[in-house]
Amino acid sequence: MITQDQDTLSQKWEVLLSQAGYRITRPRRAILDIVAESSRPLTPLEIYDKVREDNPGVGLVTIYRTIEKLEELHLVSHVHHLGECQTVFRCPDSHQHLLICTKCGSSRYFDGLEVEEQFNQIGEKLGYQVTGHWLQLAGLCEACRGKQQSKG
Amino acid sequence: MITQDQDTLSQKWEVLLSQAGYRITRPRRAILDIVAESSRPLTPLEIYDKVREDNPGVGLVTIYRTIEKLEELHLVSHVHHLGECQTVFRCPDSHQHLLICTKCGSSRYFDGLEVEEQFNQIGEKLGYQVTGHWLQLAGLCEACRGKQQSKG
DNA sequence: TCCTTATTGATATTGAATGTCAATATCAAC
DNA sequence: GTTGATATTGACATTCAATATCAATAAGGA
Ligand SMILES: [Mn+2]
Ligand SMILES: [Mn+2]
Ligand SMILES: [Zn+2]
Ligand SMILES: [Zn+2]
Repeated sequence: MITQDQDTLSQKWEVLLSQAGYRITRPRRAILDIVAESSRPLTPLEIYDKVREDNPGVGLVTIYRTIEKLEELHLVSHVHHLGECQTVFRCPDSHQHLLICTKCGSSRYFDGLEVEEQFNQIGEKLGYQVTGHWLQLAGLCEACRGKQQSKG
Repeated sequence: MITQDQDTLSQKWEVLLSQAGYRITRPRRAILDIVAESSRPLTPLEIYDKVREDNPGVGLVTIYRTIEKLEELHLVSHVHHLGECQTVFRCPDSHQHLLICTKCGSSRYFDGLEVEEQFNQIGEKLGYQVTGHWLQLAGLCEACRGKQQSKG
């Protein structure tokens, strides 16, 4: 019963970084933890602030460099949301799309196969050969909907 | 036959700016012309360079300020495409979505009603109340497809 | 034409993102 | 456990788009 294979997402990421030839350091580990466990997209500065709560020495460059590597390994991707164009959020294994709460930012993925089917046809009508798409939904999560109601 | 009511988009925009209490100046007119006639989203710097071809004195700030007003009147909106997050493109009258050529940037709008119908359902499945969406297609326009073929 | 005031562009400033580099830490090899 | 090549770090400097300031100018209603 000592086997405690929690298999956290950040633990998986550590392995993958390692396998890719990157070293696991204290600052890097702190960044992984925060990004992997976040339920919403974070800006580099948000990550920076959160990391420094427990690791005051870490520099902002380290945040950018770690994000770079996570992106390279397709573990996180950039998300455009509201004013922010540089937020980063964990990737799903396959190609999926985000549904983001406009109030708290908490995000979920969905595949959206039902709508993707129609993208080629839409393109054809306009004389374009569709090669990619960008779909993102915004809304209110259950938690935020609850809070809103209790104010009415 | 002297009536030459061309009713250019930029002319319409001038009227609307005027009606909104803004003044029509030479720099501003030059910006309107370029933005209104562009078949693809432009960055502030691209607009700046194009404007200065004929109006060397115009400053970059003026570009930003004019974009600000066009945006306020819902005549243009920001487009995120490739690395660029600040490009601006003319708006359609109603809510529509962009289909952008990945090679030359030329863009078309489509309504996408057939897919929008399904967004609420997608949200419900995940416990979200969908209030907005962001859909953008990328592909190759006819012209760019032609060029590509001739290389094969 | 006059006059209020919106607009302009030169100038300065901000701040996120990136480049540089000596000191340091990692981790594979021993 | 020790060693050593080198990946990583953070302080520091730099870049550059975006924003702020402000006196001079120009728009356009009266
Ligand atoms: Mn998709
Ligand atoms: Mn829509
Ligand atoms: Zn929420
Ligand atoms: Zn094209």
